[in-house]
Amino acid sequence: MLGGDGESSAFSSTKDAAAERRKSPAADGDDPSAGSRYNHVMSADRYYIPPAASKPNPETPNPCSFLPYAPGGAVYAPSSAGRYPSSLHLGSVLPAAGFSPPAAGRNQFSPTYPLGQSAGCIYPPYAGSGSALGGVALSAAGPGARAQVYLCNRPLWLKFHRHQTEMIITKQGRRMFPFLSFNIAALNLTAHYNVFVEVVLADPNHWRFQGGKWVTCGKADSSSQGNKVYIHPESPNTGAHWMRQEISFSKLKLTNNKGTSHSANSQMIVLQSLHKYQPRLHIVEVTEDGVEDINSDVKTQSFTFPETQFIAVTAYQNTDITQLKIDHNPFAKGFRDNYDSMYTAPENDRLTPSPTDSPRAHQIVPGARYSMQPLFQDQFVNNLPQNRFYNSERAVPQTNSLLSPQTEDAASQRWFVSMQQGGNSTSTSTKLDLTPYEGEYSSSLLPYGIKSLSMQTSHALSYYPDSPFTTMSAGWGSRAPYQRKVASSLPWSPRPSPTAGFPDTLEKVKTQIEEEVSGSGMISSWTETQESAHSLEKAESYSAACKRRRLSVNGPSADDSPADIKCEDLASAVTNGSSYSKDASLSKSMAPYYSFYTNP
DNA sequence: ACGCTCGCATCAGGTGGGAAACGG
DNA sequence: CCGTTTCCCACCTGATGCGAGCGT
Repeated sequence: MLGGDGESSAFSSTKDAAAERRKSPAADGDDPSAGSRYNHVMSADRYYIPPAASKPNPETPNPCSFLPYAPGGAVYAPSSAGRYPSSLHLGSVLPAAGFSPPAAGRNQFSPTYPLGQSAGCIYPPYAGSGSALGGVALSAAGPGARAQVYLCNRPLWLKFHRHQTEMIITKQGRRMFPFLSFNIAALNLTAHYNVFVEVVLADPNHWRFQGGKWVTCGKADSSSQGNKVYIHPESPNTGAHWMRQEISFSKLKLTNNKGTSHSANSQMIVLQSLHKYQPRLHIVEVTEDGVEDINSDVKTQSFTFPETQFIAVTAYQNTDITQLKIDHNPFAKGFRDNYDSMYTAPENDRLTPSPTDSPRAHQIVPGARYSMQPLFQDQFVNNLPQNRFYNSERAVPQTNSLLSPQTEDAASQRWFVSMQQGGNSTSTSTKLDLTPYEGEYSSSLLPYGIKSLSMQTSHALSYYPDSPFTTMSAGWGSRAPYQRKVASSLPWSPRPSPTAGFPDTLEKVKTQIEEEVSGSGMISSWTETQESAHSLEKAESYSAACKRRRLSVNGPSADDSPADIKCEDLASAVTNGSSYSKDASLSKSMAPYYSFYTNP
């Protein structure tokens, strides 16, 4: 099984979902023509230019603001802005021009470097990415099309980003790890969208790893050619579909083989080694047939998450990155030096809490049947003892939020709490008041989570945690046919997006965070709240499941504990049931996992 | 008999390491 | 010569198929 084929086929296994899906050439990852509409050669000199981190926006007193990436200094305007409106955080300074009609536009990017940028401010370009608010982006697109996108596995991305993420590129293509995974909200339920990722040069420099750090080394090769776009295999599809579950790009492959640029493999994005790239998510409203509406120039929305920036390499340069990859990528498990011991170490030897101590253990892992699989964990949660690599010998910030809440991950935690506590909403949309459910959160969420977990198999049957329900199903021993059966036997009908509450809650959170920012102190009720649902039975069953699967009973590390609520979990948690509390559960669950910034 | 669960084996494919090859 | 790229390797995961066992 390769690439999008698996995703799409798995998705199609759910009848209703399959019926909903609109087949298009671009949707088939194995189709040589797939994505041809976007499979153009993009000019290499289209740079995503990050805002200068060295010049914090005076209106953002600290990273925990809604404008963590607010342009405070010289920025490169994405030269592609003409086609793809600039990302949220650039939108305030860059005209979010609409896009030109379909076929004409995508390969017509301005070949200009809008602004110069010194090397010094490029690396690390996103000091502010540690903000807890960086995981959510609102579109800079035109009016009436303000989708919101949440970077699901942001904690993991941040881990890599601290060391300057590197991505291996090979001739045959190498998957990204971490991969891009988003949750989308505020789309039109019935409208159709193409969702795709574009990878653009992040700066005009050639990079070299020297003296233990990345330094610029001349100009980037701007003559790069090849496919820079990967269309999600489920494109086109309805807004309801895209909002229903996490949108994962785990099948996306990176290559340095220019020969693939126009070949059959649309799953490949052609990059150049030792260049820095910035993935961007694009959501394009299309007709039911997957054709862009040429009469509209405001139907493309673009989102950029600076923490997903990376340098393409043919061999890892930074051993910290290598170790992070080995630690978190299940396929690299064989390279973990003390693989056996780390999974059999006594509980007392661990610094990280047991799974039952983590929020997700209560919400997503009610018992052994819902034990998390390696993939499920690794992409989003470090399941390794944190003292293995992040000890004092390394100049890496200890990110164990339970131990050091003043971290970016912990900041997400605060965001969660903010949502939990609600706030003054300035939105006129349906208001989602979470407060009344605060006390019932841990207890009310479980039933929904349990039900939905077995049901939410329509989309996520592919490989990586874009298929958490697959892996989780496997955890309790069921077979794929059974999973499908379970899924199909359960009610499935178009429903309002589980994330429909985002717009409103975002406003709430914004207000809340602003208050918190002006105030002080970290709120740590997240963990406490979750621990209130602690169950010995769950712990034991989970432990047994972990042993059977050679999983670390340790489970999610505290490092990510405030953020170890996975998108699918969140989506699934509201897939079933229709009570008010489900939305509350979602919103609350989302918060620790995503962080947030907004368009001014 | 049928449906389901479970365990096992097989296979395809992903992973980083390391040595060799390549190229400026 | 040195940095970069390519290739092969061992190890791993996940999907799948098959048969045995169990309950209805």
